[in-house]
This record gives sequence, structure tokens and C-alpha cells, in this order.
Amino acid sequence: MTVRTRVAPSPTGDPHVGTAYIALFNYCFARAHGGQFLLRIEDTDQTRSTAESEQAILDSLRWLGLDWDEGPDIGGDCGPYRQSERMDQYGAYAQQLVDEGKAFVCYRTSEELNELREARRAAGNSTALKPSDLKLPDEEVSRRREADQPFVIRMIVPEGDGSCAVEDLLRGTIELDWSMVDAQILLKSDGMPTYHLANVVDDHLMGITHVLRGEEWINSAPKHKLLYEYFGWDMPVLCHLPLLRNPDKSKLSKRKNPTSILYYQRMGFLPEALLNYLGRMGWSMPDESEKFSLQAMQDNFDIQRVSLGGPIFDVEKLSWLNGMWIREDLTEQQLAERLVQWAFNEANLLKVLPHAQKRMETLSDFAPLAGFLVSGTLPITETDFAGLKGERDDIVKGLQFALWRMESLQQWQRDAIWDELKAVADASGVKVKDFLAPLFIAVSGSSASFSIVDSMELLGPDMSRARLRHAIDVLGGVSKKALKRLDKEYQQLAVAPQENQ
RNA sequence: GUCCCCUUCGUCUAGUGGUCCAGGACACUGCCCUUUCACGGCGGUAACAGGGGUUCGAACCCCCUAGGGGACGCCA
Repeated sequence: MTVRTRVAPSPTGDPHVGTAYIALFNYCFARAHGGQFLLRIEDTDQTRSTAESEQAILDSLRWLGLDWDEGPDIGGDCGPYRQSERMDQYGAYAQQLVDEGKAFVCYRTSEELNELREARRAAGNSTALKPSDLKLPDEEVSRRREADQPFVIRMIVPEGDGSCAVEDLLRGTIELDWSMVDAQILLKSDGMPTYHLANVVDDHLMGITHVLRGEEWINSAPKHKLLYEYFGWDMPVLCHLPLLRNPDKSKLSKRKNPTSILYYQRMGFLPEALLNYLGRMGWSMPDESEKFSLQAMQDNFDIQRVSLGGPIFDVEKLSWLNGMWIREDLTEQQLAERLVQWAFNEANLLKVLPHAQKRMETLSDFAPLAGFLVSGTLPITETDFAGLKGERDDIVKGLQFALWRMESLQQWQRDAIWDELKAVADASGVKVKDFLAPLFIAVSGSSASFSIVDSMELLGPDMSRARLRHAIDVLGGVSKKALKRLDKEYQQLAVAPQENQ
């Protein structure tokens, strides 16, 4: 048995707990059956992926103790591959399907696609575009080809009624209507494969026998099944796991919840505890014990013990569990080592000292000065913001704008942070000093502290964002309605904020 | 809008036709321990989404309704 976890780098490079969640189940499933656990980094979208974001995920999984095996050499690296090394290969597979009449070249422009989709929607149909919808007259095709217009390769899919039966290890047979399945793009106009092609080709080449993935993939399973049929390959057994949820039940997202493994690391959670907690999400030990090690989970793993309701990620219970691990599984000696490892090591102190030293008169000044850097959620209250300029609403607005800006920031460096914050302040017509004042309190808990950008750089993106979010909550939060209004205003600031999930 | 998935205490879950007027854990809460706080110990409140079937018997099987979620991209 061979299973793999696909990990997709996020634009901001945060290793997502959802990724670790899926990886954990793949790991246990494979190990429990004496099989292999492989890792594959999905990397076909150049706008998302960087070497750093890939590394961050690998490091996080390793931190959690989820070690993977070396896979077979399928061209390029066995682990994460770089697209440039394998491009030709995907192109060849796509071409093969074209030659066999199972895929076709499509010259449609995105404007045309939008029109076609809108027309279908207006008619009350699904928006899935079929080969026949996309077909252009032959002369038009040759005209566009001669004009060297960009094209993609799409797969042929069945038209008309009927459904595709997909087998799921946990859900049994799932019937999906072919009418919902569009002529999926396999090869993009830049020559890169889409996930769907890369996924099927890689899994085949890697000899994957079982695929455990999130349930958001159920709907594209027919495409994958069809591709396996087109290529004449054996299809792996599919198993769709439930999705981790926010407290409001939506899919776990960083807008509503800290989702980065780095955040939990920084917050002082033990990897054993975080992994243990993820193992309790939608799964239970036969004896229902709450606290168990990865080894114990693996030894007792039974995929049938997965429950299908989407579990809500509850930090409170995670904290309790973490406390259990600290109290019951660490000697004082080990706890001391963990603390040093976590933050009180020389390298870390040296990063902080440049900012602290000039503000110190005695050594004992250090803790109050730098304490916020090793704290979790700061014990701030509404009154901490009382002395500042501006109404409560304006302060909240500033914090929210800063938060949004920081959520889309890709390079977490002090100068970049400064540029972003200044841009927002300028665009909103607020003096930088007044704009920054509430941020100081949100981030450091005090109005007198290290410079805001230095503090944020030291804290890292996840903790910084969490602090901003917490400050907004402390100030009474933002209602849904107000949020909508603020969002509109934010979009009009013309600082061209990037959309991100 | 269309399709798919899901539905046991507020939350995580046990439960695969009788042993369930539903068990455990977090949270909340009462008492005990304790110079304080925490830890720990003993209790308490709290759920089978609703309606129809099938069956001697249904949390469990079937159907309908409702609610929640997901998918509908040259993202993964």
C-alpha cells in the first residue's frame, strides 16, 4: 500500500493545520498497514508557490513528527518536484489524449468563457462548460492559431444525462451527474498542468494505491476517474475525509481562525499535543482515550473510525490537552529544555536584544520589556485604548485595515511591513503616528515599546495577525454589517490590496 | 441557482437493531483538597434535527423535509 499527501503552498506561505490533518491520517493509514507514506508538493501555479513556502510546510510536518518515505523517482525530485523538471512530461501526456481524441485544443478567451457561463446560469443550468459549448468553427480555430493566440488543452467529457459512480472508502458509492462535470483544462496556456492532470499522472507514476484527501475534492472525482480510464491505468481507492471547520462551521480559514501551524508553535503548543488534538478531530481511539501519541494512534488506526461530520477546531480543548502533555509527559528537566528550545535560546535572545538593550537600566527590565514577544494572547482591555486619538470606531477601522493588509502580505520583513502600513495610513488620510498608536497596544500591549515593525517582524505573521484580531475583539469586534461597509471602503483605498482566500 | 456530502449535549465524540429513559472528554457549574491561584478528586446541568415508514423492538435500516457545509476557475 502506498499513500501520499499533496500539499499546496499558500500564497503567504503559511503551513495550514488542515494540511497536517490530512497528512496525519495518510500517515497513520499507511503505517498501520505497513505501507508507504509519501509527500508531494503541488506546485503548478507559479503565483502561489515559492521555495520558502514549500520548505515551511515540510518543516512543519517534520516538527509534528510526520516523517515521510522516499518515493520512486518519477522525474525530478522524489519529494517535492519543481515544475520545470517535469513540464515536458505533462505536455506529452496531454498530447497523447489529444491524439487519441480524448482531449482537445481550445482557443476560447476568458471573456468568451464568462459569457458562456453566464448564459448557462441564466438558463438555470449548471455552469459546467462542455466540449460542444466550447467548439469554435474550424476557420476561426485556424485563424487564432495563425495569430498565435494562447490555447489550452481540455479533456473531453460525456454530455447529456447519466452519472458517474465513484467509490469512497467511507461513504460507499457516490453518484455524480455528468452534467456537473466541465471540459476540465488539463494543460494551461503557459504549458503548466492543472492539478487534475498532475494529480492523476503523478499518482500513477508514484504507484499510489490509496488517496485520502479532503471532501472538497469529491466533486472532481469523476474527472479523475475518467482520466484514469482514458490512460488505461488502475485507479487508487478514494477516501474523502471531513473538513476542519471554524466555530461558525465554515471551512477552516485564516480570516476567522489562526490556521497556521507556525501560530500554534509560537503560541507554545507542543507538537505532540497538536498532533494528538488533530487525531481527535473526526477520529477516536477504540477505548475513547483523549490523550495518545502518534505511535498509539498508528497502532490503533482504523479508517472506519472516522466520523464524517465536519469537526470544529476548538482551541480551548487543544489548550487543555496541551496542558495534559506538559504536566504528565515532561519531567522538569525536559520542560526546561522545551522552553529553551522554544524561545529562551541564545539565537532568539540575540534577535531581541538589539531592541531591548538601549531601553534597559537593569537586567530585570528585560522581562517587562520583551515579555510580549513570548506571550500568547495579550491581556489587554478596552481601556488600554482609551487615551488614544480618535473614536472607537476609527480605531477599530484602522486595526481592521492593518489586519487585512497584513493578511495579504507575502514577504514578512520589517521594511515591507512598514511600507504596507504607511500606504494604508496615507490612503486613509490618517497621520502615520495616529494610525500606528493602536497597533502598538494591539501588538505589544503597551504604548511604549519596540518599534511596531520590529515587533511584528519578531513576532512573525501569524502571531501578529492574531494580536490585531484580538485587539479588534477586545474593542467590541466588528458586526457583519460594519465589516461589509469597511470592506467596501478598504477596497476603495486604491492601495490595490490583493485578494486572498 | 445546480449538484454532492453531512446531521448524537454549546464543542470533540462513543454508539454499526435489544445490554442506551444514550456513555466519555472540553467548556460551564457545585463540593472536597489547599495560606492564594492552578493542578487533582467527587458530583451536576446539557444531545439522538423534524416527520413518516420497516421491525416484536430503532440513535442505529429506508424515504421525505429542514438545517449546515462543500463544489461549480487557465487555484489547489
